[in-house]
Amino acid sequence: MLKIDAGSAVPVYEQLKRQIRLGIVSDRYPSDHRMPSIRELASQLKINPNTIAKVYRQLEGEGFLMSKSGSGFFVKLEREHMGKTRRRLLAEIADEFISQAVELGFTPEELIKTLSAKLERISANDPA
Amino acid sequence: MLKIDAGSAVPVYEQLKRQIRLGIVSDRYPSDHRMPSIRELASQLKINPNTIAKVYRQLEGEGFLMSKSGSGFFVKLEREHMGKTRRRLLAEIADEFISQAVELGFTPEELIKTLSAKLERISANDPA
Amino acid sequence: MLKIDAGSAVPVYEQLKRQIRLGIVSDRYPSDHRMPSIRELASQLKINPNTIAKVYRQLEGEGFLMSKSGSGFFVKLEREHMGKTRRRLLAEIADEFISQAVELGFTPEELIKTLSAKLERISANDPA
Amino acid sequence: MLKIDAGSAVPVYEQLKRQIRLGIVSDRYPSDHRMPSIRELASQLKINPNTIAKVYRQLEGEGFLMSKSGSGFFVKLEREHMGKTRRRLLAEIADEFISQAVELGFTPEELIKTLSAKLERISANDPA
DNA sequence: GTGGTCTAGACCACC
DNA sequence: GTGGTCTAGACCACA
Repeated sequence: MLKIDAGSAVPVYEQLKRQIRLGIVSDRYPSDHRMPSIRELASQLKINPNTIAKVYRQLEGEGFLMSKSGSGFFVKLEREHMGKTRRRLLAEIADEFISQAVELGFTPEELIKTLSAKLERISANDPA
Repeated sequence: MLKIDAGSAVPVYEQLKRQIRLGIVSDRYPSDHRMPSIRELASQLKINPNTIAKVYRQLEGEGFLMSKSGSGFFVKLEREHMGKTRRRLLAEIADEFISQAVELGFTPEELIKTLSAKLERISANDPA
Repeated sequence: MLKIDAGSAVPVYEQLKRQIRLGIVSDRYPSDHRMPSIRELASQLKINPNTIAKVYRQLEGEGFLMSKSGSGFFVKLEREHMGKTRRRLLAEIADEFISQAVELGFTPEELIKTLSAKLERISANDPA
Repeated sequence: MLKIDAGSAVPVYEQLKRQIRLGIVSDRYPSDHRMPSIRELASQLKINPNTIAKVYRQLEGEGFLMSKSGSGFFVKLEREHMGKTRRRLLAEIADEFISQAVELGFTPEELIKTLSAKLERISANDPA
């Protein structure tokens, strides 16, 4: 389910964090779900266990996971906070997109137009 | 004109590349314009000449600049390709935004709505 | 295995690039092969690590290598593209040769004749 | 007649030298022909007079030109040496081509075959 | 003066 | 340990 692109510029640990966060807010990993053990996930993805440990610790710091020593990491996010969390994540990536576009000198109208066009193509299953 | 944020997480050379690219596609640096010399820009921005050289060489690789050994770097982007280049850059960041948003399970409507709201706030000079 | 001619007019980094490219297209460095680390190769060849880094980064840009930050550089060229790449490289140098010869006013027959003669001498181990 | 490609990697002075040498061995500039003056050529090509002077001096050293002080540079190559000179130049570029091809691991047969194919296309005015 | 190459060595993030 | 960024400064070829 989790996948790593070794050639990517984005660090392995960041790729993992994003995917796990996504799994949680999309309810694929429900609350109290037990995450795969560090060693298990490390051997499956063929990456260093230290990297997995780092990811779990950071997600714990962000409030997505909770560690129970001796028995593993568990999903913590409560149902009622999911919507808020999703919106916060969306706001973050939207801000990033806007700031880059503004940097390139695009107007708000151009952004909306380009985005709408792309989304329509996707809805129509025509990813040209 | 060009500015560096030394405290930023994004590398100095990347900050510079973006600003110069923007200057070119927005026609502030027209084609055949001579860029400041490596040493000149380095001393002005108080960063190492090697860093500037790296920036110029990479922009040369991307087709934005051309080096004439012994006489400087010159803007290369042809007029007719500018619009195309701007659109390509916008398409790239838009695709990145969409793919991340889709990963989070948002619908096209939500994206447009969120983005429109943010852009209106910006137009109204209310960057909350 | 890799060797540097310090006295040559062709830059060290260019010498290295050619040798590594050759090693890859001739399958001496197979795909996924891990290249020697920057520091390792630098100390072995007694040249500066920055020079090796430049070589690796440029070969990455050309699609021959892939960097995995924290773990090294790896050969990337896919098997099925190797033949194509070799042919492209040959076509490039052949075009360069032909255009220079045409400039000098030689006919195709003269080119073939001169080249054949030289190649026969090489085959006969007589590099006069 | 003489043309400079400012964007080229090959230095301006080298471009000029090649073109003038070619003009001489191909008899376009016959023996005793008076070359354009340094200032004249410099202003025509929009390059630095020092560069032209360097070119003329070097061609003088190679035996292609002869300077008569106060009256300019004159073509020197005698008719009977032209054939020899042309062959020497061809041998040089052929050696360069062969050494590069051998570096890439090509066999003599492959070289001849590729070259013949390319030359046939040229003869047939089909530069694909 | 310009860019191009190379060295020496620092500090950082990542694995 | 790895690569990535950046500094400081040398020497060269070119215009």
